[in-house]
Amino acid sequence: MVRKLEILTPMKEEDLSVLEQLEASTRKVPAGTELAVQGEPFGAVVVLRSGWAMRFKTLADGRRQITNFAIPGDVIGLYANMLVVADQSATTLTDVEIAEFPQEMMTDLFRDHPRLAAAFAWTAAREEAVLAEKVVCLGRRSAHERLSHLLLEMLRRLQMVQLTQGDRYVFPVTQELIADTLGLSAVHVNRTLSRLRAEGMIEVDGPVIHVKRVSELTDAADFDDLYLYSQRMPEGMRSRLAS
Amino acid sequence: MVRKLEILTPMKEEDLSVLEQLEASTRKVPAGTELAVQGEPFGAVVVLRSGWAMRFKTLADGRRQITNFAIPGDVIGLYANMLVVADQSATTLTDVEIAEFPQEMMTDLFRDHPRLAAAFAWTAAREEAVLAEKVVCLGRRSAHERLSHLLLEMLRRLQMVQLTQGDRYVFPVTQELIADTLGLSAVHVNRTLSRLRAEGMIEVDGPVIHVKRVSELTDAADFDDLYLYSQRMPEGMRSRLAS
DNA sequence: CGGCTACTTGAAGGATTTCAACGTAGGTGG
DNA sequence: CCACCTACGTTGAAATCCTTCAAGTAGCCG
Repeated sequence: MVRKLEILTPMKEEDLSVLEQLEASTRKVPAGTELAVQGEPFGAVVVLRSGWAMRFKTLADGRRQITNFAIPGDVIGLYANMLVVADQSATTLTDVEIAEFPQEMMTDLFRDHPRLAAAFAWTAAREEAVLAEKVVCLGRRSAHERLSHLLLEMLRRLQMVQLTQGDRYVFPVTQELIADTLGLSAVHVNRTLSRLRAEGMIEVDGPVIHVKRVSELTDAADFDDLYLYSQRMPEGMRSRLAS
Repeated sequence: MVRKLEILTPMKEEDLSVLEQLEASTRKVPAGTELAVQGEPFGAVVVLRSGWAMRFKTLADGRRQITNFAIPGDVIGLYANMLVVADQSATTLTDVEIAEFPQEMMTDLFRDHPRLAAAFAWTAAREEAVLAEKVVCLGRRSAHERLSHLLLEMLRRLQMVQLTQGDRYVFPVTQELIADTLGLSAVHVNRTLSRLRAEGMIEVDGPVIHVKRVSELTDAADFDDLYLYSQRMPEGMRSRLAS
């Protein structure tokens, strides 16, 4: 996480040490643990150090919609923690290592460490952009496009944290979970995956996804990683923060 | 906007005067004006004083997905302005009055007015919650549920800024725009609206929506306004900010 | 009045869901 | 060590929701 933030904004010694402190105490948690429950107060802000988690909302009748997968380096509900009760649930998908800090620390951050607060705000902006892209996917893309888009998004995000080998990555997610991510049925996800395999776009070996034709798939999904913004802040903002 | 923020966090004289300054210079802009264009740098942060606007993303082949409607008091792309280029476009739907401030002012805010920065962060958290709810709508709700949900969401949001008369409000949006919001075709939106009318849930008179059976519609849509959070910050955070 | 835009309605087609059955692998207990 | 169980993946067939195409109406503005 520290690495990710450093690219964005100029940091001072002082900020870095605060960050280190935030991430100091990690603990291990098994797969299937609830990190947050929709409608209940938040415990703490969670930073994922290793492993996978997901955030989701459920409807009264049990339908479920996954809003995001969290991978190492992600903060789970960075800003959502400012709400009185959680608007979403979060569960670990694999065994994970997490670091936690109390939500009040966010407030202290605003008061005492404006550069860090701005860096977190930048992160929140990116989270919002990712959500907006999901809205577009679900609203206006076909099943084939949605699945292609998801596989490419995960590839890019995992590349950013060096968790890929070539265009291969471990995706520890069942087809039913993919269905709940893409707003489809598990059956249709299965068929669409088969089609992507038949088209030679991907290869699947257990939980390992190998994207064989990145550029063709990028075209097919109209995938544009602009929204993942690995970029910096605008210069004007950087320089003002530095002072 | 000032009223909305005041509920959230304790403000001091100093903060309020900054806010007033931000909103000082308003200007009028006609319907159909582009406030931001996807892929181009942002101009300024825009606060909507009166009228309606929308934010949307377009795909390469022209498909469009509206991500949100902006109503008076809303800030358009509060945090999106921290990105180098806009991830979404924004256009006015009616004649509007807007106040603008340069994006660098956001950075100054973090440095010099932590309470305001925290209040804005809270607003961003709420925006994120709204987006997440849209993901659920598009992924897991039927056309009938989506439309019901949208009509109720607009009712609640407009109530918050006193722009309703009873359960009636002006919704200056064509059926085609509703379609682009809900991920449906305009034809199907028309049929679904007819059905809601036939069921006695709503009455439509030109741009005026009258929700006749709020509670029935709320049930039918599984609408829960939790995510609109008219609530305050958690007490722990409030008190820390006050000091 | 003509032309535009928005709304409406019918009919056919398609994408996706649902239901159902079967195969496989991993884990558990007898 | 094998039988059983469960979770996940796969495939076929029928049903459904929604889209597309097409045509027609109504209101508004120059």
